[in-house]
This record gives sequence, structure tokens and C-alpha cells, in this order.
Amino acid sequence: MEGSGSTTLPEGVKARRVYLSLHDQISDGRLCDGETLPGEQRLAETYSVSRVTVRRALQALSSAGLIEKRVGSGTRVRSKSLTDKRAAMNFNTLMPQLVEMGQSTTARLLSFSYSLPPDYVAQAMGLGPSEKAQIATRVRLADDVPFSHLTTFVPIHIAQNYSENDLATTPLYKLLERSGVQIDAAHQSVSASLAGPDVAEALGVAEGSALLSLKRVVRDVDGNGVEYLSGLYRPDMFSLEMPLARVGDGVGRHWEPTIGQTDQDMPEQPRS
Amino acid sequence: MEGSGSTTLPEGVKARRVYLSLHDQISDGRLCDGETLPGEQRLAETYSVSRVTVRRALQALSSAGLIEKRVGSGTRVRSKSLTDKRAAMNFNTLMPQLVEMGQSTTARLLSFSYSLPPDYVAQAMGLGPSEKAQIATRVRLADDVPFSHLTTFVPIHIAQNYSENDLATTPLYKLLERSGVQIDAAHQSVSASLAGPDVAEALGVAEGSALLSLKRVVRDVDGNGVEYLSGLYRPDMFSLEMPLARVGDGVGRHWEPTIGQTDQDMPEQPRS
DNA sequence: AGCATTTGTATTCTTCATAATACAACTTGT
DNA sequence: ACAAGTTGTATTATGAAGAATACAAATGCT
Repeated sequence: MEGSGSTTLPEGVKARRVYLSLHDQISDGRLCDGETLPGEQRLAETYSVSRVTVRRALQALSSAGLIEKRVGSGTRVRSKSLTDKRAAMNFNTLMPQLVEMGQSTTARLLSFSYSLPPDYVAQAMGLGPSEKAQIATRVRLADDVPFSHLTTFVPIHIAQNYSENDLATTPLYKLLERSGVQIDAAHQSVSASLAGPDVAEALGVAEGSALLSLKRVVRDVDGNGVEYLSGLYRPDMFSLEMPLARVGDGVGRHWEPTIGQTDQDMPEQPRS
Repeated sequence: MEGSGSTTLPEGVKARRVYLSLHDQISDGRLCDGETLPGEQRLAETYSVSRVTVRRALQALSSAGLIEKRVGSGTRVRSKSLTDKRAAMNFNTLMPQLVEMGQSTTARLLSFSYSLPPDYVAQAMGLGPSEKAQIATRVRLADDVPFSHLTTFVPIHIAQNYSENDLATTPLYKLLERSGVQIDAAHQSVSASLAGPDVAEALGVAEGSALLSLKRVVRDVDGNGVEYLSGLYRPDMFSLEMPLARVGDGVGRHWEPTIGQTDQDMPEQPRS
């Protein structure tokens, strides 16, 4: 159930724990080159589990291609297989995401409906308790590998100004502007959460994996919410990059995110 | 060993599945008020598990404050309990964090040593392969509840300019400036990862919990790394807030993080 | 060669999640 | 009051995960 092949993650609780922990450390870079992995006995001690359990985890990692076991020698990490292909998400690339039009990415629509949004969504957007919304859940893929699980909520009085077909071809913010919506401000909240069964399957990760969680509220000039985005991102393929610069002088000295100054500058050019 | 009276998620595989599913539905809003939950027997059937398993899941949800069980009546959702008490971390509060001087928080030093940093740290800071660093691991607490696990690396040729005692009383960036270091830029990378055994215990969360991961490299004017920070934050007590505003006009229209504009403005005033 | 360390394999025992069932205590509706 | 629903509690049984142990095979180092 893991990406390519038929990687079966360990059934047991503890084995899975060890598996996920090591998987994290590898795809995180804390473990990189060759021989680095401690022996099975050592691992068993540090995780307070038996060696059998460690072996189950290692076996899963091995069949997933993340490590290579050699009798007598030890277990080494195959880091080159994961040469950080994670798409950096800085303040430039962030917005095309908001536009919901990635350049080299494709999207798969998982669900689409007009129904009542959850309470916290309605509250965040300032909707009435019985005001329906257009709810769409998508999975975004890069090179056929899913990396984000997005759910968007748009108030129905706005969403009814365009069709589902429009959504597939035109960036959302264009549609909103066409509807006379004056986009003004947005607020993002970044956190972390675990992958549930459904999301795990959709993203091709193990259930219980760590995911980057992003919630965004977009408002118009009147302060009314026009879009609520709840996104989950695979940390091994996505990270939020923030260049900072120290500016000002004396007491007024502080840090600021440097924006629009990264080398690769992609024009916000939605393919029509 | 699940942490101090905090939320213990079910041990078993199926129980956890039910737990996560319901947890998702609640925090997602599909389940919101009152009586909504089906009976335990019904849940057991829909999930194809035994009632005992369902009860375990419900018990965990109950002790997490997400639901409320009442004998004879049923189980209802407590959606109001989710009034996010998490400390918001925006671009203002972020920097005092860099300064490593929280205002109402305390810190606990877990380890302190002068030794070789991991490869990826040395590489990120541009250190030689055998260049030691001052490595300090701290846990930061708010109201005696740990919420962040921070590990800082400072090249030894910089760290030797101040004592461990200085560190406890003076913000790091002050010490660095006193050492003649010209702080220039920093780069942050936000992601998510799982709590390993050690971090889980230090933060009082269950092993395998999702944590917000922050890596920061601070450089001087010459581009040499002067500090590497690796931080892990409890997502239930911490979130990275990012207000954004749409600025510019026409083609040059884009989003920018609005900084220094939040209501509560805390002066960067380190208690000496 | 010899020793230490590693992974691979097998065995036995224990623990625990789960299933299945029954019953008590409680609430709500008719 | 009664019936039908609910949660709480207890019971036993079973299977799988895990723990503990021992030993074989392979590798690396002195």
C-alpha cells in the first residue's frame, strides 16, 4: 500500500512504530549514508522492543527499498533513492498553489459536493449555520506521485457563479474575480497531523505517517470568507521554505521574510 | 510511558483505526453536535470490529475531551472543546523564539556538549567534517507543559566566546553580536515528522505523534553558518500563523506575508 | 586464523488486542 | 410502568504480536 510495488507495512503496533520512526529519519536526512544504522540488537534496546520486532520493521523498510541489509556487515541506508525531490514551497510558489494550478502537477478529484461545511469552517469563513458550500477534495500529484490532499470550501453563493467544468480549466481566483469577488487578505495556519486511513491511501503513505497540515482562509475586502483550504502535504515531498533577512537598525531591528527574491521566479501564468 | 496524563491513543490496530476515523470526522466537522454518534453496537458493526474495540476508541476520544459519554443516553460530540488554546507563532513571536528567550515560558536543558554535529547539520552550516560544535538540547514549557524540543548547533569557534552561563542569561543573538558575528540572513524550513522515543518522552506526547518540524540556519554576512536550530513542536500547542495580504496591481499582483501588524506587539526586550 | 559483530533462522513462552457473549445500570420515550 | 434503547462491566476464548533465547552463517578486523 506504499507508493510503488507492494510494500506492506508491519501489522503490529510496535513494529509499525519502529518502521515509521526509521522511515522518518531516512526521508528526513537524519540518516543518510551507508553503514550508519545501528545493529538490530542496539535498535531493539533503544526502542525497548525485541529484536524480532525490529526485524519486522527493517524487513518492511528493506522491501520498500529504503535500506539494504547485508549479512555479517550490517544495514545501510539507500539515501540516493530519495534524493530530496521535495518541491520547495516558498512564498512565491505558495501562491500558485492557492491558485490551485500547479505547473507540472496534475490533480485527481476525489469528491465534489454542495453540502454543509463543518462548524469550524463555517465559523472561520463567517457563514451562517445552514449555509451550504461547495466542497471539493483533490489529490495533487507530481510525476504520478501524490503529494498533497486538499479540501476546499467555497460558499455556495459564490460557487454558483461558475461550473465544475470552469474549475477544471480556470484558476479559482480568476473565477472568483470574474464573480465580482474582491480578494483581499488570507490567513494561513501551518501545523502537523497524522495520516488517517483514507488520507493515507490517497497520498500513498503509511497510515500514521506525519503530514504537514495547512489551513488557509481567504477573505474579500468586506472580510467575508470566500475560500477555506485544508491541505495535507507529504513531508518527504514538500516543505515550507522561508528565507529571512535581518532588517532595520538599533531597537527596530527585526527579522523579515524575504519574498520574491528567490532565484527561480516562476511567472504566475495559468494555462488557460 | 505515554506522557503525563495526556491523550493516550489506543494501543491496538483496529481500535486506533476507529479512533482515528472518528477523530477525523469530528475535527472535520462531519460530526458536530449532540447525540449524533451511533450506539457502540452499531459502530462495531459498521467498522466490523467487536464492541470492546469500539469502546477502547471511544474511551480514548472521551479522555481526549472530544466526546462525552452518558450512560443510558448515548455519546455526544463536544465540538466546542476544540477552542484551540495553541500558542500562535507568527512572524512576530517567531523571532523572540530565535532569540531563545520566551516571555512566559521556561526552558529545561536536556543536554549540552561540544561534539561533532551530524552530517546534514555540518553541511548546512558549511562546517568542516571534523569541526566540532556546541550542541544544546532544550525543552521549552508553557505552564509546565512542554511544547517544543529544540536542538541548537553553534560552531565551536563562535561558541567559545561565551560561557554556558552567559547562554542562560543572555539571548543568543546578543552573545553572537558581542563575539563580532554579523548576523545577516536566515533560512527556515518547516515540515512535519514523527515523535521518536526520546522526543516523545520529553514533550509528553505519545510515541509516533505528529510534530511540527522547524529547521533554521542562521548565517553571518560572509555566508557562514553561525547557528543551526532543529525544533520540534507539539501541534496541539503550537501553530505557525501566517497572515497574507494581496498587494500590487495588474501582473505584479501577488501575496505577501503581513508582518509586524498583529494586534499584540511584544517589544523584543530580553530580561537581562 | 581467530575473534567480534552482524544478519538469518528457529523455538518456546508470554502478553495483549480482539471477539463473542451475557448481564447490570441507566435514560428516554410511549 | 414498561419497553427499547443506551453505556458500564464482566466473562472466556483465541489468535497474533511480541519477548527471550539459542544458534547458524556471513562479514570485517586484528
